[in-house]
Amino acid sequence: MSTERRPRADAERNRARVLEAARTLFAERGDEVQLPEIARAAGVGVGTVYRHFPDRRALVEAAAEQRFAEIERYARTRCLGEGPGLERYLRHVGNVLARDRGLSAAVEAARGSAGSEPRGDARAGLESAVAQVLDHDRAAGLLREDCTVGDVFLLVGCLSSVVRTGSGDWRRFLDLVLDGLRPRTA
Amino acid sequence: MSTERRPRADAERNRARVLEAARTLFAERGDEVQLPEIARAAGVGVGTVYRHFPDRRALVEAAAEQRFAEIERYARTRCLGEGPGLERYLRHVGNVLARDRGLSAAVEAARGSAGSEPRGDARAGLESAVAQVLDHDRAAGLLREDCTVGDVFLLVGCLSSVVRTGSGDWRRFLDLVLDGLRPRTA
DNA sequence: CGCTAAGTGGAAACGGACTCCGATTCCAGA
DNA sequence: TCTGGAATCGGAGTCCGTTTCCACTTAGCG
Repeated sequence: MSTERRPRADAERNRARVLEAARTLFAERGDEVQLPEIARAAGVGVGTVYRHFPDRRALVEAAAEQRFAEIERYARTRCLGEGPGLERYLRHVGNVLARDRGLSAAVEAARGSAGSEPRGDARAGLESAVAQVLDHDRAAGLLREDCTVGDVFLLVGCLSSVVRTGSGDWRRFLDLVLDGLRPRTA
Repeated sequence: MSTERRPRADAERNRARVLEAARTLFAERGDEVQLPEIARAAGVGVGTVYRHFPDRRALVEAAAEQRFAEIERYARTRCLGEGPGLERYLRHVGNVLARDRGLSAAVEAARGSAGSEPRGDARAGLESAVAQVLDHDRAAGLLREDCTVGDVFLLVGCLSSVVRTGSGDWRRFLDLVLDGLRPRTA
C-alpha cells in the first residue's frame, strides 16, 4: 500500500521555506496576513503554496504545529514537579498565545471540529501530556476530582479568544478560572 | 448643533425592513448570511442596505441591539430576587446565544474594541443592570468580593466563543466558571 | 402642481482566496 | 553523460462576497 514517494528535493525545500515564512509572518501580524505576501516572502509563487497546503487554514495549522509541540514539551518537563502543574501550564499557554498572534487563530480553528476528527499527532501528544499534569495535580489534592482533559482544552479555547481581544485581561480570566478548578473546600 | 433631520418616511420604513430581515436571517443561520440575500429578503437593493448601515458589522450589531435590551430586562426582573442572580443571568445569556446564531458574532465584534469606545446605550444599560445583580449577589454572600462588571463581560465573551463552537460544552464551561466566582471559603 | 434634495437599486469595482495550465526542473535509467 | 517524462513551479485568471457609485425615482415643502 505504500505508494508514498519521496518528494522531490526542491519541493521539500520550497515547502520548508513557505512554512518558515508563514511562521514568521503569522507570529508577527496574526493570521490575517495574505497568502500572496507569504508566497513572496518565501520566494515562491502562490500556486506553490497551494500545492503544499490545501488552503489557508491548513497553512495556519501547520505553522502552529511546532508551537504545540513546544508546549507539550513544557508540560512534560515543567508541570509535573512540585506545586500546581495545571496553573503553570495555563499561564505558559497564555504567554505563548500572547507572543504569537497567529497561534490563537490555529487554536480557534481547531475548536468547532472538536474531538472526533483525525487531528494531527500534535493534538494527541498534548492530550496525553495534559492528562498527566491533571493526574499529578489531582494526586496532590490541588485539583477538583472531575476536571477532564476536555475541560482544559475548552478553557484554552476561551483563553485564546481572550488573548485575541488584545485587552490584556487574560491573566484575570485565568485567575477566575483557576479558582473554579481547585477542589471544593466543603 | 442639532443639524439632525427627520428622515423621510419611506427611508425609515426601509431601514426597519432591512433590520427585520437581518434579525431573522442572522438568528437562523448566523452572521455568514450574505448582504444581497438580506437585501432581497427585505425587498430592497443592496445600495439601500448600505445607505442605512455603513458596513456588514454595523448591521450585525444593530440586529443584536434588541436582544441586548431583552437581556437587560431579564437581568432587572429575574436576577434580583432570591437565590444566585449572576448564575441565572449567565445561564440565560448562554441560552439566548445558543438560540440566536448571529448574536455571538455581535458579541465577538463588541470585544476587542472594549470599554473606551462610545458603544451604544444597549451596552451602558447592560452594564448598570449587571452591576446591580453583582451588588445583590455580593450582599447575599453568594459572590466573591472582587468580581467586577468587567469580569462578567469578559466571561460572556468567552461563553459566546464556546457557544459558537457548537459543541454544547457551554454549560460545563459555566459550571467551572461559576465555581470560580463564589466567595473563597477559607 | 412643480422643484429639489433625500433616497433607491443594481451594475460595476474591488479584494482576497483559490484554480489552472504552459513552462520549468529534477532524477531514474540507458 | 544524456534524456524522457513525471513532478513541480508560478502567476494570470476565476470566483465570490463586500462595498462604492451614480443615474434615476419619489417624498414632501412651498
